[in-house]
Amino acid sequence: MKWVCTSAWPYVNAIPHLGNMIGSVLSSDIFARYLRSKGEDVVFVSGSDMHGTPAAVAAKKQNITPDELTKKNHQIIKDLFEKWQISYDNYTQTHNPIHIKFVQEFYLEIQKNGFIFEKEIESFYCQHDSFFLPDRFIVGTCPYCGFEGARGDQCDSPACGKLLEPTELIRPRCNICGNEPILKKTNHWYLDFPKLENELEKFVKDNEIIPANARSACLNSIKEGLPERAITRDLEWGIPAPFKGAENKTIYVWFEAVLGYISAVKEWAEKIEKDKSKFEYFWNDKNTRSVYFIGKDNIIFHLLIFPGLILAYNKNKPEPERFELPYNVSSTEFLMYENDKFSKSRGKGIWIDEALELAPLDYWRFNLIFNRPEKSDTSFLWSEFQNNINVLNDVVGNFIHRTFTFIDRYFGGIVTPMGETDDADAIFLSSMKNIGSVVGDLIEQFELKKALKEVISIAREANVYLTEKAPWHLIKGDKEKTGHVLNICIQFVHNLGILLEPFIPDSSKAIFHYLNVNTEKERPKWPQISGTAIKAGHKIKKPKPIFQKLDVEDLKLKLKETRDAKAEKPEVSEIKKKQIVSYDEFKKLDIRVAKIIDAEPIAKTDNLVKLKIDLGFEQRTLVAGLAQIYNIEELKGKKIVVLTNLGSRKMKGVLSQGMLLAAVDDDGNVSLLTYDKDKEVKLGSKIE
RNA sequence: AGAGGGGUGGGCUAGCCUGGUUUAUGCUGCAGGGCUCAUAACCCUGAGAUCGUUGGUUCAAAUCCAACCCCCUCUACCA
Repeated sequence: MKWVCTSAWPYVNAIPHLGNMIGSVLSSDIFARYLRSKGEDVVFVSGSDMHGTPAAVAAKKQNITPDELTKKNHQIIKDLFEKWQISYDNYTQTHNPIHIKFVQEFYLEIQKNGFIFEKEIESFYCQHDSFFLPDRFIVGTCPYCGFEGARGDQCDSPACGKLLEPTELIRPRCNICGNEPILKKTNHWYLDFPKLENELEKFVKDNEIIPANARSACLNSIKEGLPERAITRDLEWGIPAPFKGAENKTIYVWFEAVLGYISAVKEWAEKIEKDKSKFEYFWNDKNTRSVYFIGKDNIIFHLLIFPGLILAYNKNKPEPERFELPYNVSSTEFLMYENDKFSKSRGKGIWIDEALELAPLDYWRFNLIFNRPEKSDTSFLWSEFQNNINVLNDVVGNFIHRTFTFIDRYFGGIVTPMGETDDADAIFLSSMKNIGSVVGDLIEQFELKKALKEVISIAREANVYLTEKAPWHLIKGDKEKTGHVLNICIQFVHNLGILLEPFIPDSSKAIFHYLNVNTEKERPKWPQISGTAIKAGHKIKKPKPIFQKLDVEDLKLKLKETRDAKAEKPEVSEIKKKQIVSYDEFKKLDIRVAKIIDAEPIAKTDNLVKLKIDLGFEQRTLVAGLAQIYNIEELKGKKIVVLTNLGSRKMKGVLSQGMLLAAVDDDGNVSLLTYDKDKEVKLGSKIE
């Protein structure tokens, strides 16, 4: 079986966020990696959607060409996907010659087949910007509620929210320059969807594996009647429409980006594989299954419009020239952020560039899949993130580490033979033997979340097995038996390396590294999931833990700091100004020399010390975080510098009447401030 | 308004299509115990849910039907 695996095309104007990632890109990556591991023939493509009004407008604002802007942004997204270890065979973009030519030829074919017609319409045109305005780029006063910022398609007032036609607006204005647009006649080319209704209905009904919710949405849509849809736009930034008389028009992005699924494979075959026949090999073969990973908002486009275009193209074509219809779509619900919508402007959400700064990639990949919105909208919750990663660490990571450590300690890192198996061994070994097909079947049913949970659950089984066998006792009496148990455990670790690869590839690599299996030469693959892959006599490497526990409070803080830093960057000089204090302000601080006369650690804390200090004129109690830096005896008798007029504060039940001053660097090194010992001064001397 | 999805122990979640072997699954958290090899980890036991509300169908409903309440999403020349 051959597979064309694809993910929805991200719009080039924005960095994708975690929700975009799990819905399409990451899910498809897991699927593609799994198929490759299984030994299937697969090509995995996607790309940036470069065209459309927002990119053109953004470019205009920055005073560069749309071409320059989108190329730059495309490169940023492409690099990020590489960092996310998305294993595209070709991540391209829609403004490349192969795609453009392909789209133009494709539409001429459809026209030849009688699915394109021309129609005159009236729409708003801005004379100042020389621009036909899409609905969203027209603002005006809502005729229903009087709200002034209503857009051409909908009134934005939360109280109203009514759907509008641009012509309904009172005093319409161009959203780019603010001038009043005029109505202008223009011709557009339409796709004759009603003509395709029957065939599309048949396609959806015959395809038994598309998800029930997607199917009902499509059939419903067909029942309501598919509208004729304009496929051209009066925009400069796009693919020139190839129709006669359509000079200066471009193809509407929705109607060309989806064709990228086909053209990206063409480009891959020609440019990367240097073998043109690979294109037909995938796209013109009945044995090819094409799968599409998308968010739920994209269902209609992938299950009606894209197949509709293919059907229109295939008409009157001989069998070998026809393109295959989609095999399945996997659509996810939406990912929310702490029960809120992702929103860049409100700072709600996490974007894939900042995620990489906060935690290892695999933690994000793991958490996103573990939490994949398969049934209903799901929230990214920080608390769940911590929870899930700790499960990964404790259940999977710790088992691996224990196994490695035992073998390293008891047997000098050498795997010893498996002996006679008893019942407990047999049960665990048989689970191990089945796990490959259990997890694989789930992935093939697009149940990625369940598949991953299945891996975790067999790791729990492994922990039970290890507890029952207790090699740390066994080693005292029966070394051979201990080796036997550890042999079984190491087989499981090897299996984990294979099972986890599609989900968290970096960690899989780490497992094989410590296992001392050279993945460069030949990566162990899905069919090798068994109970015998590691032979007796094999030597493993000195182990180190593969995962760490996660403290999300730190991450949240770090995220906030990086965002603040980014936001404040242009105003650095202002910050410096702010930090200047006047002498009068400094004088308000009462800083004095004092002597520590007694010190004792505070119970149930790691670092806090209770200090009794002498200021010469009075004695006070201070609390300071010093226990891990200085030892208690060392502190006694030291002369220190204290801020005495800081409001007192209770810490762990002890009242601290002041603050001891110390130097702290970025690495957490701490040094008490003291004064020049050669010049002795009285206790209580003021520092000025 | 129309269309689509959802409301299950403190938090998250499975089951719903194809009604009954489920005393409603699992994780986390909580309580108790065990182990002490490992990253305070691992293992065992326990408490905790009128499955949004109200009706209906049925011998039997979280699961099917109806009405209602609440939450989310989409509504096409926006990407």
